[in-house]
Amino acid sequence: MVPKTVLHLAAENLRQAIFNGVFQPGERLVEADLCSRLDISRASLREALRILAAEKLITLVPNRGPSVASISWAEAEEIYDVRAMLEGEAAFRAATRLDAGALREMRAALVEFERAVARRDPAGRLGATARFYDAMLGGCESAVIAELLQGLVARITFLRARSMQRAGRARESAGELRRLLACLEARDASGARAAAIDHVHRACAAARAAFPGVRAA
Amino acid sequence: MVPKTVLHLAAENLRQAIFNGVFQPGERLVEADLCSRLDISRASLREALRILAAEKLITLVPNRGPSVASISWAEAEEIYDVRAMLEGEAAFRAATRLDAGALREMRAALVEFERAVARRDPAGRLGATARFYDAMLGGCESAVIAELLQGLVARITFLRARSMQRAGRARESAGELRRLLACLEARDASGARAAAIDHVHRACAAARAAFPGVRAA
DNA sequence: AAAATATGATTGTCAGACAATGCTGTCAAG
DNA sequence: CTTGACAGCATTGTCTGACAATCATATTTT
Repeated sequence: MVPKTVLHLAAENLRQAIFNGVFQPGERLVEADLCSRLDISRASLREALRILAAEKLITLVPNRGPSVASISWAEAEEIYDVRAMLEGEAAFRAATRLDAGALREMRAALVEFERAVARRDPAGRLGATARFYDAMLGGCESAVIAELLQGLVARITFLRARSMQRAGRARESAGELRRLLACLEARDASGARAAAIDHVHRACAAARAAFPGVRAA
Repeated sequence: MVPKTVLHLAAENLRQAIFNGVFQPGERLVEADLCSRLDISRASLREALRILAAEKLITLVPNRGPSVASISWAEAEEIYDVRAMLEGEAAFRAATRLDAGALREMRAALVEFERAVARRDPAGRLGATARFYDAMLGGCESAVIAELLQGLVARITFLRARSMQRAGRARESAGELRRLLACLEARDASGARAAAIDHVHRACAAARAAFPGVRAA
């Protein structure tokens, strides 16, 4: 399922390293370093870097080389806004298209999420959320929406992780997803859209509170 | 303004070649060929290809190499749908944010567009449209929306060119843009959103009619 | 005719090289 | 003491050439 070429593996490694904070936002990367760390040639590395640059996880400036992307709150907020719009639309479409299997999958993912919340397991939460959304996006029958959302969410991964650590946010989040799922199961498209948008807005608020150096709006 | 590195130039060349139909959709590209045509090394070429792949202008399958992306009508329609949503939002935001200079620029672009229509100048039409939208997106103060739209529009460039050739479509299009601009000048955000969405929907319909092998809906 | 195999084309990956550009710190001039 | 020119190092941009892995096609075998 994942391409097995060296450069894709390298890209995946770097991606995880960035998500896990091995490299700080804004930090400059040096090709030679990465090459020896990943044990690949510069040619392959540079291709991997192009992939990450396309995902906006790194910035690639000619003659200055790669650096880890850093995001301003303004930009993060824009992403949340667009995400709300797209995710709302996805929910709307999914409400009338999801089959029983997909709904079951979503419910299972939600249960898993709640377990992870109770267990205070950050990785588990992220995984369960991904499962939940994958099922919904798979059923919304718009590869374009799914693709754009995936790209946007990747760019705020670390914000999500951080904001989830706020007391009570994870539990709130579970409730919001539960409501969204209820609308989907009831085939209430408009309700699903509203629930999805509401969830993103609340996630955005939580992220704002956790963002370094931003006061309330 | 455009990066002057060899690989960016190559990417731009290939982009134009694809837009201009030098390569047919689905056609397989051969690295060695492209290298000699562009007179660059394989390493640089492959980086350029990664850029185009990120823009979805080509498909890059491991061990099978690059081929020009081909789009199904279903996918094109998804793109038009999302484009309508985003462009509507952009118009909504722009209505309350555009300054006088930007509005003037848009009006100038519209005049240019109408001249190009009268002159039956396809390249002129595309250029003027780009100018029009650049001004609007610049004023909507959402780099994310602008960025996503740019990506989506690039993927349907050849559809736009083709559908514009339908008798009367270009003139209609001018009228729709004129209405959109009128709303923006009147600071009517909701009207602007509606006008923008309507314009995209009509463009979509025109594209459908021009799409090879698709009947009416 | 179908399956198996051999052959050639193409991609994936590497190593090493060198010029162009960017960065840093020294030194001289104001 | 600050500023600016300059030298030297670090890093990137790009190329060449190579070889193994994989794919595609033609040929042979069953």
